[in-house]
Amino acid sequence: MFTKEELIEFCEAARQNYLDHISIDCVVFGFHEGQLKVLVLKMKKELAWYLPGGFVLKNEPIENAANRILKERTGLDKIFLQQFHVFGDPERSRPHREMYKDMLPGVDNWFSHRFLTIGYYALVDFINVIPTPDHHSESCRWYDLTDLPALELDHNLILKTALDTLRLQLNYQPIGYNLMPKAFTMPELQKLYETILDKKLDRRNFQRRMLGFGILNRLETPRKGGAHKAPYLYSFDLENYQKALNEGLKGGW
Amino acid sequence: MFTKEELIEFCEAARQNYLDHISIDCVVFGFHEGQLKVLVLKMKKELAWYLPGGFVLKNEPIENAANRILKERTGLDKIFLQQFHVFGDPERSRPHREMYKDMLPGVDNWFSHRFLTIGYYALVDFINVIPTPDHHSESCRWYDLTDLPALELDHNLILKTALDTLRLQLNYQPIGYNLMPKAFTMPELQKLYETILDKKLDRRNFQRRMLGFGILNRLETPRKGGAHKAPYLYSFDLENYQKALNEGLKGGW
DNA sequence: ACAAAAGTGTTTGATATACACCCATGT
DNA sequence: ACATGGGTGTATATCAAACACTTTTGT
Repeated sequence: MFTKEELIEFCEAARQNYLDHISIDCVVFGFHEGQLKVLVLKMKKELAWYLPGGFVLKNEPIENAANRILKERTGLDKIFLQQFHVFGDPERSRPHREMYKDMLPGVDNWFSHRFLTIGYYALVDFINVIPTPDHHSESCRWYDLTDLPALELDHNLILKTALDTLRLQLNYQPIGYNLMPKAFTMPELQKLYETILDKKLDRRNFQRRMLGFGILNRLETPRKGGAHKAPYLYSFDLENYQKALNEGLKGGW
Repeated sequence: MFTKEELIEFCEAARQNYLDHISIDCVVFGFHEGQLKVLVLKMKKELAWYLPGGFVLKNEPIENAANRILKERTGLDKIFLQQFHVFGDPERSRPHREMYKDMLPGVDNWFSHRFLTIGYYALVDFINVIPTPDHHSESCRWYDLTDLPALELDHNLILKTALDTLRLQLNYQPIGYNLMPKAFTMPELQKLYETILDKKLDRRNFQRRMLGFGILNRLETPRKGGAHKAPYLYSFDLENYQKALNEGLKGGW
């Protein structure tokens, strides 16, 4: 992936700038054409794909680190980002560590250290993202969740955990503001829910429930130009959306 | 708290054994006499209290580290333990860092490094715990949640986050097996819920709902000797309890 | 005219809430 | 006998699920 000299240089720079033993990996969810998508990278000269990730600067809050990493890969700032789990198995990055160790035998190679990784997931508006590879990577692109290649290391586990968390979240928080365009139709929003949950929902019940949350505004102008009856457009009522984020959607106890 | 020589020794030992920049803090919840309790420690020669915490051995899974730390403070093994958040503000442990820095000026003092801390919370059966101070601490004891002293660093935030997580958890997972004795009455279990949620619940509705989960067995012999009508005793049906843990208690979407 | 998408309402069952009476026990 | 805690049932409101017909629009 890089030459020995480059690696030594990277190691030295990393050692100076970043916290040792800690990395961040991000699961970036987007939604487009009825498909839930995940942003992945491919390293140069490797076959497998990775989740976007990076390290924490020595004096940087971890939330900022996650934001910075995502800004570099997507061009987006102020993304909806949520920490969801730390993956701390000492074996989790063994193949990676050994690869780096072999490249510089006998040297204390920063990249061959043990790393815990903090998992964040992000919900972003697909069309605003400009997938941008980093300088270790030859490609950065979206994959359909249903069509995802095998990921390196424990990144499949990280992805699965993110998805489980997102599904849970659906039960007590509104989502969608970050995944949908500014204006959208009810069937489009329903598709998002169906895609995340991987099951069909009833149109009428979905609409009733969603409207019941009071986080949607129906816009004046229906969407024109479709081949069928013009659907209403909705946007999120940000104030109520925010309130629902803080207070939760419905009771439990 | 310790002498210079001791500190130098501790630093060296820590540097050799533990991952740098990473700590673990545990919020240990117990329940006794109708009160939710939290286990806290007091450092020698300091006034303030801390949550039990520690570091991760270089080749140790983080779950094991949390278990090990808790075993040392409580005597208990195989505790219900749940990771809930990483606290990664670079300022979070500043007072601590400066204190240590001042003790060994000019030396690279391991304890004065920046640490992210991984928060775990534990639910334990109060009466089985033997609160055990570590060698930095002069005391380890339970405090009522309602009567808690101010904690050092960001430990009040950690505690609050743990409690919020626990409250959320109540909505989709059974709890109690780890906090209640083997056999208990319905009013006792209700008290646990009321204490965690900090609100009164209706006796009849609580009972109906709880029995509806199908995770309780009513035992043969009611409790004798109380000053009033003998209540039934219940125990958790471990098989169903486990199933409920995995599958969640009720739907949502 | 018709196919496909979108809008809408009602009925039914389940669950949550609110509420009141009876029973057992120790004093 | 009575005070206290514990057991139980019912009526009502709210919410979730199931389900079918009508409207619009482009072809």
